[in-house]
Amino acid sequence: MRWTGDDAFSTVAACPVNRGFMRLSTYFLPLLRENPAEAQIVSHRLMLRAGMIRQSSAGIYSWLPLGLRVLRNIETIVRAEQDAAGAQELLMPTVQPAELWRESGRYDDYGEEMLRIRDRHERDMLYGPTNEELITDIFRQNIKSYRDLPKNLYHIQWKFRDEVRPRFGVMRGREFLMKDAYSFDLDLAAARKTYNKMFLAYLRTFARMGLKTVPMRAHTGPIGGDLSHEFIVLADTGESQVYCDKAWLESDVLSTEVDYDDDLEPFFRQWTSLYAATDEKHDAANCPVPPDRLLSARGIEVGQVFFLGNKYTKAMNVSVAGPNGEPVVPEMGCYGIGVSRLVGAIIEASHDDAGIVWPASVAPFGAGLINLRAGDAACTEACEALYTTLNKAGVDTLYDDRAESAGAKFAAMDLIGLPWQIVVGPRGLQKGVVEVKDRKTGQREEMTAEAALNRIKAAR
RNA sequence: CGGGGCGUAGCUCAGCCUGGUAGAGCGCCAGCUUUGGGAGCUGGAAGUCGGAGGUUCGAAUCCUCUCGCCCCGACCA
Repeated sequence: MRWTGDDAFSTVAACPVNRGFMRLSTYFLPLLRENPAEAQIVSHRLMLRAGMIRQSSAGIYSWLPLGLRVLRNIETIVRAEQDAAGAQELLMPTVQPAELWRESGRYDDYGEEMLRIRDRHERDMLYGPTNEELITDIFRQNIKSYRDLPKNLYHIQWKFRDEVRPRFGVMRGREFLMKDAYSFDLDLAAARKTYNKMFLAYLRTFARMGLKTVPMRAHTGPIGGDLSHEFIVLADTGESQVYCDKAWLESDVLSTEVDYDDDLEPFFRQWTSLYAATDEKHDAANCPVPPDRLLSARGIEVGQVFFLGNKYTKAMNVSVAGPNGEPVVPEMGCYGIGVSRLVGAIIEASHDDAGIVWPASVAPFGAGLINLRAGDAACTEACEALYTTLNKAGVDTLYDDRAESAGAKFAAMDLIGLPWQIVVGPRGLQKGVVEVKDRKTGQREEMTAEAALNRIKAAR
């Protein structure tokens, strides 16, 4: 499969949840004018103000329609890139039996972060914080031969980790949506190839969401294994301090022609050769990058890839028949993306004083249509016509048909951050024009309705 | 889990020190006037003051317990 970078958005448009359009007068979009007291960081404040989420209890949120659309768009990109990299989607349950975790030894090791549940038959269950045990169990029950390798399986499922101190809204919740993939390979060389594929998929995934992401060599932590990279989104308000070569800012993985079936080792080496280190690993005295090329930035971790080796396959007695009939213990890898965290991370990376600035690929709607004079026949007629045309053209449009004042509508539209705003008012209509505003640059331009449509279609 | 803070209307908050029976702005509802960057006027609805117990003639206010939430730190997709 060949990825050249621009086929991305058709997939997003095809996501069924995000088909269609909406009138703001009927949409469930509870906007807040003021900052809720409980929200300190900007993404949390904006998600609450823009009516994307509401808190249920500490670190647990309901996703309202606007927020859910973004979440689904992110999922769609993640899914497309996982599929392209050769991973196959399945869906495992949220509630798991304790016995599998006793087998791996993690039932006792995982500690207080694991939400333990007892069912009516007094069986020990748990709400899954991750799925290595469950996927390994599925694998060993169903894969018996080396001929069936490699396998790379993923799902996008809610996880629960009973964090001592949840914070930052969805960036550090207790319940969160995660894409987790698990690979099984026959030997180290094959596992390394899979690792590289996922490494590429991750860079592409985050790039498609408009994020500058830097992979950094990471500790493997309690998950275990030998090789690991974290993917850090650069955002001024990020929670951790990172240092990297300024060349990262010019890097563009989407314009790099890479085939997943190629030998990805040169690609991997290229993308890990540039300096990048988290605060605890960075040593200013011995930094290989000269000061003028060193970027000191803030970052948010949105994904991590691990080579696990045979830690789980060994502990859980997994083997397949090898070419000579002898048992072979598969090599595993696991690969996580914080899907719900990405919603917050994208906002941290892309907002201004007025509100969110969505990258087009994840925006809940492609455009917002503002009727400045909802009671005026000419305005309403023009808006209705444009609304229909936009939607027929495949531009998901949120139509603000409310009887609010102009300023209130502008502020609301800026807050929710749709990439394009089309403003229809009596003044412009007299001249036969509407106003098109680019949310990101703030540039406003008058043009005919038809030109506005073409402008927005062209920008996708 | 250590340290700190906060729970009063949908949101932001005042009132608590010094006890006397519930307030403001925004939002919401109705009407009128407005209408190109969070409009104006008039009228209206809305809170068991987080919960329980205690002190008192009387508790949002004082005391005890409890629940929840937030922030800093240690820890994490």
